[in-house]
Order: sequence, then structure tokens, then C-alpha cells
Amino acid sequence: MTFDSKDCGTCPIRHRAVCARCETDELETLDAIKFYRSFEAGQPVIWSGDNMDFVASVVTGVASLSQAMEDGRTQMVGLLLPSDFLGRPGREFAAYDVVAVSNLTLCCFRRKPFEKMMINTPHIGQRLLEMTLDELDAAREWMLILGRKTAREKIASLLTILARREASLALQTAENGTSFELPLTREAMADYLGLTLETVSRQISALKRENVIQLEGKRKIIIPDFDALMAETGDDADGGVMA
Amino acid sequence: MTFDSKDCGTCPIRHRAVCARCETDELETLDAIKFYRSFEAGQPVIWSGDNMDFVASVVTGVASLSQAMEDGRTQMVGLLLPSDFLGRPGREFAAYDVVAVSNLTLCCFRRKPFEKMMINTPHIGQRLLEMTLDELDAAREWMLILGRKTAREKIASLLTILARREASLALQTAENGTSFELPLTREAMADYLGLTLETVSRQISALKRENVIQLEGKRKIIIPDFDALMAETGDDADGGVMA
DNA sequence: TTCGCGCTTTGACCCAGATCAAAATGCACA
DNA sequence: TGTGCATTTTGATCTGGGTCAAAGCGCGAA
Repeated sequence: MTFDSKDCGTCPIRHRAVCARCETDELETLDAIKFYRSFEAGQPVIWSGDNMDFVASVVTGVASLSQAMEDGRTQMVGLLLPSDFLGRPGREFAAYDVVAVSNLTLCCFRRKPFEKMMINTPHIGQRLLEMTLDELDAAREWMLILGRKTAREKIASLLTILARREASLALQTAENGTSFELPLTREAMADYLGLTLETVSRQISALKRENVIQLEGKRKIIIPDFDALMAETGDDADGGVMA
Repeated sequence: MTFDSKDCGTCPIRHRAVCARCETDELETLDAIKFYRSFEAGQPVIWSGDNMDFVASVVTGVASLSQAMEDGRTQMVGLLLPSDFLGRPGREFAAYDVVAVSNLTLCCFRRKPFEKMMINTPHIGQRLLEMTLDELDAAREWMLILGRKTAREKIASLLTILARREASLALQTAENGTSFELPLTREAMADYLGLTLETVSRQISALKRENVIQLEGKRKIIIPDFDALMAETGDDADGGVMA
């Protein structure tokens, strides 16, 4: 699937991506250095160490960043949803393995001209700083999950995070409980949470058995009572929303 | 200990902190909104949720950022060494507990004027973006440690990280192996690594027994063969230095 | 409609690291 | 020079989640 429209005006992530603050003329400059690339679910986008001559915004779909050890142990270190930014200005080689988790469309910018543009287009740098600070906060929440939570709390936390991000993108606060399509395989969830896929499967079964969640097929999650799920995450009762 | 000098010219972190790129006139503007604060080892700097009307650079000493769960489980999510930045422009309340791990001196900037200054002093925003991207990379390396490494690998990784940061600050590449003062208690190391303090103690004893490291007192670490320590981290043989 | 192949679930067993408990170390201060 | 307290070490035991193994699903291709 190729993303046909080159028109930022109809772009679904126009107001959230790295270009969110750009004026019309700035968008035109960006337009000259941009191109779209699409990947099918499961396809690699780039491997750690590869030369990376672009940076990009996720337009649709989900991508993962992960780190692998020589013996095969793998830890996911980033989960990129629509509007998230991929790559680092000034970095020549990819630092992580990037994989398309679902079908994926990227809006890519040639790296060199993008870096040049950042210098005299403060809007881009400002927005990128905001997004990076948000990612750092997310990484720190994730570190608490990895370091201190039980397997059950990890699963509940992941479902909570996915449900919330889903809700913030498509603003359907569902009538009868929340529900969403799970974009990750059991193995990807395990790599996210620092667990094995067997433990992920067992904990999901347990949450289902206790009716904290319901499954429709293998991939659709229904959350009858969001607070009940929250209570399983080990986090403060109040959504911990603070700043 | 109060930091007397108001003179950025003699500041030990002048060239690495958020003000690294500032010109003389910009330093003067910063000077007008800055003040120094000192904390003794073990003292809290601020608690999560507190109003935070400043941001700051660490001038000397070490501070930790951590998150606590209601039941007391604690995960460190940031370790701030000299030149590291504390706080987030635009954020009114602290998101983490900040504690002085050793005696600590901060160069604080009043938050509101600092935010205003960022708008028309691109050097500050640019430098902060760089530093934030570096922190995000560090957080992602840390996530691999938390999610996938064994206790022994975690300890070896932490010692490696501390030794490297130490080396980059004070450039003494020691004649006969590296050595450095361990700024963390066993409990702080456990909070960093997602372990218990008993496991930390046992693994350090094991590394000492096998002569991978030596201790001088409880806190001074001597690394007779840095490569031997590296081999225990589980990371790629080549320092994995890549951009 | 059956075959093959990912993905997922479930079971049996094991072990790294947690937990609980006690002793050792070391240093500030009287 | 000893007392008190925080920190660290070490030991004994327990357990959550890993490992190994074997079925269950779907679902797309033929």
C-alpha cells in the first residue's frame, strides 16, 4: 500500500507529528525533501548499525524499536504509533532494529536536508524537543514496569497503555467498556515487557478467566471495567495523571 | 557547601551543560535568573508531585530520579551526574522523586524566565534537545538491562557505565586498570538495576572472588582488566560504540 | 477439505533471584 | 574505648517466572 496524497492538509498526523508547528511555507520546504515508504506487517524497516539516511514520522501503523543481545535475547525499547518520530538528526547509523509490527506507512525526510532545515526552522526543533521529552517520560514509566512489576502487573500496564493511546488517537470512548485491536503478537508483548511468550499467554488467560478482560478472537481486547484493569497495574489508583 | 563563584568562566560544567552553546551575552541573561543550591548526601531535592519552580544543571555530585509504587517498591529511572539537566521546561510539578545521592550542588534557573529565554535563545533549546536524545538512548540501554539481563550482567553493566562516565569527566585513564569511587549504596544499586540489595551484595562478592573487580573499602572499585568486566555484561565484545 | 504453518495455549518441572533472618563491619560520637 | 546505628555480608529457604515439551487453533493455499 502506497500513501498517495502528498498533501499535508489531509495528513492524519498533521497536528501531532514533528511538523505540527510548521507554517505553510515550512511545509512546502519539508515537502521537497519528503517521500513515503510502506512496509507490510513483520517486515524490517532497518537494522541496528545500518546506514540511515532519513528520519521519519509514522503516518499509519505501528513500528517497534528493539535491541538484541548476541545470544538472541531481545528487548523492545520503543513502540512507535502514528505521529511518533523515527531516527535521530545527526546520527548516521541506526541504533536499534526497527520492525513494522503492523502494516506501516512512514513519511520520510532525507536526513541531511532535514538537519539543515532544523537550524533555521525553530518550530521543528521545538516540537522534536517536546516529543523527545514525552518519549523519555514514557521510557521511565516503562523502566518501572520492567524493573519492579510482576508479570500480571506488566500485562495489565501494557493493556492500559495501549488502550489509552488508542483512545487518544481514535476518540471513541466506547459506550460499554473500551475495546481495541491488539497490534502485538504474544512474542512482541513478551519483548516489550521482559517476559517469555508463555508467561504472557498464561497471564492473559488468567485475566480473561477472572473477567478483568475479554477476548474476541485472539487479537481484539475488550475491557469491561477500565478501573478494574487499572487496579491490576500496581499504579496509584488515580490515573497518576500529573502534568 | 555553597558554590561561591557566580562566574561561568570557571564553572566545571560550562562546556557540557545546557548552557554549553551560549554566548557571553546569553550567559549574562542566564546569570540573572540563576542561583545555586546544595544538598548533603541522602537529602531529598524534591518529591514527585511537588511544585517545581526551577530547572537546574548538576554542577557537582550525583542525584537520582526515582519512581515509587504505593507498596514501597522503588525503581530508579535516572542518575544525574555533573552537567546533567534536572526538570522539564513547561512542567509545573515534579514527575519523580529526586534525591541527592552524594553531596550535590545545583545551578538552578527560575523556571518561568528560563522558559521565556528558551524561545529566543535557540542555543539553549538545541543543546537541551541533544542532551534529551542522549538521555533517551541511555534509558533504552537501561531498559535492555532491566528487561533481559541476569543479576551478574546487570552489576557488570552498571560498573561499566559508572566507570565510563567517570572516565569521561575526570580524564584519568589510570595506569594500572581503572578505578573509581562508587557513589551508590547497595540499595541504590538495587533500585537502579531492579534487584534486591542482597542480590547486589552477593553478585559483587562473586565478581570480587573471581577477581573481575577488587574492592578498597566498601566503596572504591578497582577494575584490573576492563575487557574482562565488559565480557560479563552480555553486550557485544566491541564496546558497541556506534554513533 | 485437507494440509501446512504460524501463533497460541497448556502442562510439568526447575532455577535465579526474592525473602526472611542473623551476623559482621565500620564509623560517628560520647 | 565503647555504644549505637546504618550498611553490608552471608546463610537458609521459598517461589514467580523461565524452560522444555506437546497440543490446540485458525487461516491461507492447493
